Amino acid sequence: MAGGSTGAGRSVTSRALRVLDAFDVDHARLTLSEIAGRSDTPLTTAHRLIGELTAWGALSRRPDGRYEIGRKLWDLGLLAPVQAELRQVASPFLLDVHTATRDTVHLAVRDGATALYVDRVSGRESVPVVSQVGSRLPLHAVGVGKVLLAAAPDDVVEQVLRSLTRETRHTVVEPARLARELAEVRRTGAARTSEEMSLGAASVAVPVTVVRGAGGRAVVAAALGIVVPTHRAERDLPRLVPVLEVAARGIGRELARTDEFR
Amino acid sequence: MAGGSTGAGRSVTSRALRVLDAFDVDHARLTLSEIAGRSDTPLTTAHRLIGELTAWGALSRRPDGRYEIGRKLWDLGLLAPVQAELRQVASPFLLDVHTATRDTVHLAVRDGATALYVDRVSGRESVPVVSQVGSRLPLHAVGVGKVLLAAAPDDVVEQVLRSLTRETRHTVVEPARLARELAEVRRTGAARTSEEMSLGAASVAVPVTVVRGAGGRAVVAAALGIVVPTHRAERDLPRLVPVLEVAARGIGRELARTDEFR
DNA sequence: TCTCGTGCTCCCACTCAGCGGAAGGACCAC
DNA sequence: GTGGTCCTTCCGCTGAGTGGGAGCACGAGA
Repeated sequence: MAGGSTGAGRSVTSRALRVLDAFDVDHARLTLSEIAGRSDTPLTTAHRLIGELTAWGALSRRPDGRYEIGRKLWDLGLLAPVQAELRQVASPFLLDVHTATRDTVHLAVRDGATALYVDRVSGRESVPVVSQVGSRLPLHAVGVGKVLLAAAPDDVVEQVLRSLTRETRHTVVEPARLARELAEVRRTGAARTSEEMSLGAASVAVPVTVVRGAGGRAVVAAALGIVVPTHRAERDLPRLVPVLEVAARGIGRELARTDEFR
Repeated sequence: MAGGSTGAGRSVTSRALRVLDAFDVDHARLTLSEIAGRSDTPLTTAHRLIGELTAWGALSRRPDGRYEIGRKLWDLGLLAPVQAELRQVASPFLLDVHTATRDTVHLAVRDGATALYVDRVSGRESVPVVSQVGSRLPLHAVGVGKVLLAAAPDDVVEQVLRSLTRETRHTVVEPARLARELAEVRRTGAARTSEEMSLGAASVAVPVTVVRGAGGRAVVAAALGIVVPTHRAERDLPRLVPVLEVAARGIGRELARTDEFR
């Protein structure tokens, strides 16, 4: 190959994939040059790769000339496991909680050191909620995150404790204090937050526990949480815990039944 | 290259993509050899490509050695346009309809000659519903499909009329009769089906109409439908139409406001 | 324990697919 | 008209991709 100035990935496939990497939540629509720039690919090469990706349906071209993720990738994405299994099982329960409370309900799993939101039912009241399906938020700043962190392996906990980012002025950034909170979560089986990720929002969350086989170990497979505006937190959060627990148990039981589940 | 027996796609990228094509709803988990077989790729080549796809996160390997679609593709898929815009706007309205009726609510768009289900809220009662988010069903056999077909360009209508598949014994397969039904849909603004896709299920659907600009043409952007068990059809379907219409109008108005929309 | 079968991984020399600079075109703004 | 941005096409060089084959890991049956 000529030159070789393009540092990182040498294989064709990795380049094609790097092109896809140019897309994210804040960059869902890109021009050819933007893609080339963001993926650090020579313009011509990007052009050719994009041509192939578009022909296949991974990307599609809008009337205005920009590219966006195509339907084929959407189709494929829906086959991904976390969500296929878990979401399908959990969906009716999320709806139940939503119908009973009319608040924003979340289902999240731990993905490394972040909470990955796999499903969400949005509430009536306008609570400043940052999370969307597919978004990742820091474990220490959200309700579902604390639940997931409390159940995570020690090395993950340590890693998170070592790098607590401040999201708002209420975020818990002292390792010792968070460690105490986690112990409390393990004891009570529920986590609370108040304006730690976004001002004006408070939350509770509980673990979704799955017991595999007879007398098997209980594994925290996900976390179920609910978000309410701060002014209703004191009154509502305590009475919401039992609602979440019922739903979480339902989901856990259903998951245990699905032999497809890991 | 040696041989050249592999007929179709010659480029590396197209091969990598063909590997991904091996996955679909009925084949969400595949072994290396299965992928190689289904994508008509030599085992060794498939192995290498899969290795790269896995390293990037397009695929992931399960403990049992099988491969499945990875989280990265799920992330990317969520950026696809159909759903990003439309779903986000429509979601609260679907929930409203669901809360009011507790039935299965669907949102679909036309994708070529099929109805593509972009969102769905499942109901309480066990209705035999085939559709899932991401699935495609024939336009002539489902409620949302008839609505979308009634608004489709003539060439699409003709194409569909020419190839009416029989899904159940109640499916409308006579072109003339379907044409009459479509005229009726255009006149009344709603479509009904009864056991035409799956026995035991009936449905109504209405169009989601968007008016672009002042005095612009009205465009059918999607269809909103509801499914109930047959035994409740006579009683419930008529009174559900107004509910759907309210929601559909709300979605349409919201879409018109979003300047991002096409 | 020794087959045999199945499915996966590693190796390596040949060669063709990918590469990307350069040039040309389309479109817009000033 | 002139300068600018962005996209598309062209083409000769070369190293990345290819895939048969060998070898390994595991499990079932004798």
